[in-house]
Amino acid sequence: MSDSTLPLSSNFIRNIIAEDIQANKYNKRVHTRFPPEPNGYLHIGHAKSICLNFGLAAEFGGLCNLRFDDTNPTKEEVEYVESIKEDVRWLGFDWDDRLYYASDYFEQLYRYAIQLIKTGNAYVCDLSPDEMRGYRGTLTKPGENSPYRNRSVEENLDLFERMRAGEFEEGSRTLRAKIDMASGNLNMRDPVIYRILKATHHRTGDKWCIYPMYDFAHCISDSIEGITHSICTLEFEDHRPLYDWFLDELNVYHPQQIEFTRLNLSYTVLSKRKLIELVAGGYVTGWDDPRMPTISGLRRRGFTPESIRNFCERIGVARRESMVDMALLEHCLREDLNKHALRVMAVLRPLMVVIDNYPEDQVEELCAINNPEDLEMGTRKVPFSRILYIEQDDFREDPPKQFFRLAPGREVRLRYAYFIKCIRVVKDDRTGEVIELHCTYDPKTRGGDAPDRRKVKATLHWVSAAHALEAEVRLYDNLFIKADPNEGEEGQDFKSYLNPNSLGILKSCRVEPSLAGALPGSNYQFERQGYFCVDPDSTSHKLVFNRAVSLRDTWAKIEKKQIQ
RNA sequence: UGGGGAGUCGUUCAGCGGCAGGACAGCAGACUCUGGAUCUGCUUACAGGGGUUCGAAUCCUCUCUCCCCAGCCA
Repeated sequence: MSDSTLPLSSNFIRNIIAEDIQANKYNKRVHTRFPPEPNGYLHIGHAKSICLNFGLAAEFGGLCNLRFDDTNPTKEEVEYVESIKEDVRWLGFDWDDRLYYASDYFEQLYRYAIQLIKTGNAYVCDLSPDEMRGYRGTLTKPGENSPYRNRSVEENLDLFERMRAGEFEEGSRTLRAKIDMASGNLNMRDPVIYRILKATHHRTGDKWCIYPMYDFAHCISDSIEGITHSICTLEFEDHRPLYDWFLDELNVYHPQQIEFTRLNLSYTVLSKRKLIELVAGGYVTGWDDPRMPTISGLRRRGFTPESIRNFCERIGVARRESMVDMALLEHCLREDLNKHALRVMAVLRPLMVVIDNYPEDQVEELCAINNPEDLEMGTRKVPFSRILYIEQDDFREDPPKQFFRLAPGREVRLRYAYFIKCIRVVKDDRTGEVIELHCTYDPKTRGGDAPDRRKVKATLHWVSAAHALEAEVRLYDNLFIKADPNEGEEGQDFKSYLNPNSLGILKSCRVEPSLAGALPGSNYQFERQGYFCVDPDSTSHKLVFNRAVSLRDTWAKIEKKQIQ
């Protein structure tokens, strides 16, 4: 991983690890893990965790495991396992041979449960879910002991074994830790550690009908794998005493849990439940819809792993709740693509331009620079001819103040080509719409430089009508119109803040011929417009591009101010 | 109202007893064959009150505000 350009800023987890190494804790070892539940696709919030865990391990010469927290067969699927592996790899991280599943430890977990029973620290409880809720008490009222709390070790052992054997109905019994029903921390009020679930597990099939709960499985999995720093999000803070309790009672190797705040990004949602809702409800086309904050969505949109890694480093790691500005993510993408993306010319909303004094059958091949930020990326030829397309936005019949582009009688430069001057405007008789421009060109400005050193105030992109390729371009905007869609007014669901204009499709764009055969996933800068990525829907007959992010647009800003 | 956390520029992250700093955003300017990029400059913050100290964002104390927890989810 070489995000070498970005200086690492200090954060509290980095500091803890550095101190632990100083103090020779864990023998100077650093071993982290990324523990997703395979019940959905990964999103940018997970990327933060991935970068943290894999990044910290790499930084301190340690290791990071990929471990699936697959203890709930009713929600988990192989499809998710596969997508998660793909996404982590795509982000640029490698778990080598350390791919684990909590389900790998089911037998061992079961034996640890028996150990807890034997030491009097766990019991089989016959309370129904409703009853258990009653006994649990409330936030301010202590709970009451379950009537089954004092069963003998022998009875517990027998019952637990029969739970495993499938003798009891789903939901009829649980194995519970015997801790403290009066604890102020609800997680310590005799939490369930095993429940009966007669469901087929995506890896263990029907071998089990009892499954361990997160709190029990997670700390032990960490322990088994020799994890040193078990990094998770803030909502698990209340679970830490339980994490510690299990490992202490079991008297096994004990990693430390460290919590940090989850990522919130403006104008989107980052909760699996809500993302599933968007997919299932058809509000987006799928998990990889380019508007989704999922890794697969961002990838399809045109984000690069490098830009996401940089973003994750820049947002830092802290314990306070925050909402990161989407503009920062976009900035990180622009920063990366500015250095690496090939420049091409593409006209999104074509306006025909006829160069009246240009020879009818002539075609010239003009030289264009592939990336002014990196001359080693070379040059290419772009065909120029008498009939061209320019952007509709680049012409105004009645130009407002500070509008530098083409207007009647005005001269501008066509990028890498010639200076042209607009001499006539052709309009649709009925609608008054400008449908065609007639211009003259100055042959002496070939390549874009005027020998007499005269200046023009604008340089426009263009394509040759006869040579251009047709393309579809999909323009994206924020998925939500509200910075924090979760923070709804009275009874408003987050979906009521969906942006109706989050997708705009342009079907008759014209792009320069060098784009023929462009491969899905490749990024380009359409000069003066933004960064675009070839969509998987693209075919050799019809190119399809997604706009990942626009270029900063100073004119748009000026114009907006003028309107106000 | 039980338990656990958190409050530093508009946003975000640093600073851990000695001049409050970076990034993003914003504003202004320079430069430019992308109104891009780049460069320069500017504006703006320690939740509040007491205390300790030569000196407090930092230590103590009280208050206020916000977040999480009552799944046989993770």
